[in-house]
Amino acid sequence: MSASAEATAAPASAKARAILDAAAELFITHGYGAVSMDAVAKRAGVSKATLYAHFGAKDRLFAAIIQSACLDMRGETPEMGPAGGSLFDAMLPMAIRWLGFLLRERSLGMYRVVVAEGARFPELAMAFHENGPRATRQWLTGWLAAQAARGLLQAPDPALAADQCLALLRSEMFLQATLGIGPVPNEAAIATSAAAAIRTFCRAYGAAD
Amino acid sequence: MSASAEATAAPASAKARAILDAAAELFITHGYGAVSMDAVAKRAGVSKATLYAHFGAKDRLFAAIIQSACLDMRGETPEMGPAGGSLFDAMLPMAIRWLGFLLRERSLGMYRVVVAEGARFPELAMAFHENGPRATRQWLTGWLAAQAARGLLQAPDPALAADQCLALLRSEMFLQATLGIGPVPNEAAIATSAAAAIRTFCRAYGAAD
DNA sequence: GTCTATAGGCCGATAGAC
DNA sequence: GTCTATCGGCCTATAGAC
Repeated sequence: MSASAEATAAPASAKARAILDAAAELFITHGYGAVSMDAVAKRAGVSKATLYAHFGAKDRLFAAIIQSACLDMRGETPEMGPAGGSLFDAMLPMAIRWLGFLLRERSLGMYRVVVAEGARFPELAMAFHENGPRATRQWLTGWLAAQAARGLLQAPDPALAADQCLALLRSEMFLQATLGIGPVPNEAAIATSAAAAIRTFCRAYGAAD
Repeated sequence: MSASAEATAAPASAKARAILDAAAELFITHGYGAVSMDAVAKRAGVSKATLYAHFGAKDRLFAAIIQSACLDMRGETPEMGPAGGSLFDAMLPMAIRWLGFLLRERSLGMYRVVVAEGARFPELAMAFHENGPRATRQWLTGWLAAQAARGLLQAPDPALAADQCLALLRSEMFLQATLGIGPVPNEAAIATSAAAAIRTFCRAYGAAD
């Protein structure tokens, strides 16, 4: 146990990059306990000794991977310009993109592995929350406050409104996807679910329909 | 790998009961991979051989434990009578009890372990969903339909309304608890969060405030 | 830096006595 | 049914040659 926060820096050599890619893929797909260092080395095309020369231990490799993936998440989270139409029309495309992002296998895998190992790696749970849910919530809070100032909605507590908007989007469909139950939602299903969520949100918060 | 659905029956001897209790506690708290059969045997006060005599393998013990805990969940899920006042007043106590149930360490542990091992044990993910979220959703759907018939709310799609109600309750507070971040919510915080969710739900669906 | 080869330990599962 | 003792394997991590 020595999970520190270094090694997230430049991926010097090509082998190091291969190790990082292989480890990310495997850890996010199968979780921490189910992935052996042998498997990482094999997939990266290097020997185990090389792997240990670059990252000192399994937990350090895991921490480096997940921390890095959490930072990537921040860039990938879809955002959106202000748009001019109704509140619903402005929010729907953003909602569809965000829900689609959430339901991608990589996002689901990240969520699963962080939930599973959050107790053993508290700093990873924090990093995930900061760069994922919290960053999205903060951005949406600002956006909703701006729209409220323009009279498009009534939100005395924009942070609460943002919470509830994201909670509505993260509904039964996300729960089932998280558990790996039922069919993988396609684009149409995602759009339908997002529209239902935004419709309800606008009915609760919209100044006008 | 031979996770079948038997062994959920009568816990014949006292040792068998001790094994079940120990395994439930350990698996739900620490997850599948982090718990060794030695640890289960030690905590149950029996030898490993006894453990293997009762349950043939680790995955079978795990499946038996979680499946049984999923069935228990159904009985523990708080329900509620019809009540006579406003929609908000009728829903709030139910919401508080349900959110409190969701935030208990045992519920969170169950959720974490099923999310983590859902890929390896699909039948457990199904059982969890059936007896937990799906059962609650079905009951709430019926309840909302009944209230709609009485004119207390407008819900053309009661199942969708139930989804969204539960999604609103399962908001940022539940996400943080799931990740083990921040302080454990106390009763007051739970009541506040539940009230905010039900208030928004009623604003979107209520016939009258 | 990178490899092959291996040490050392823990874990799941079993043999055999009682 | 229950125990003690142990096997065989996989896993993390390292030694030593190149």
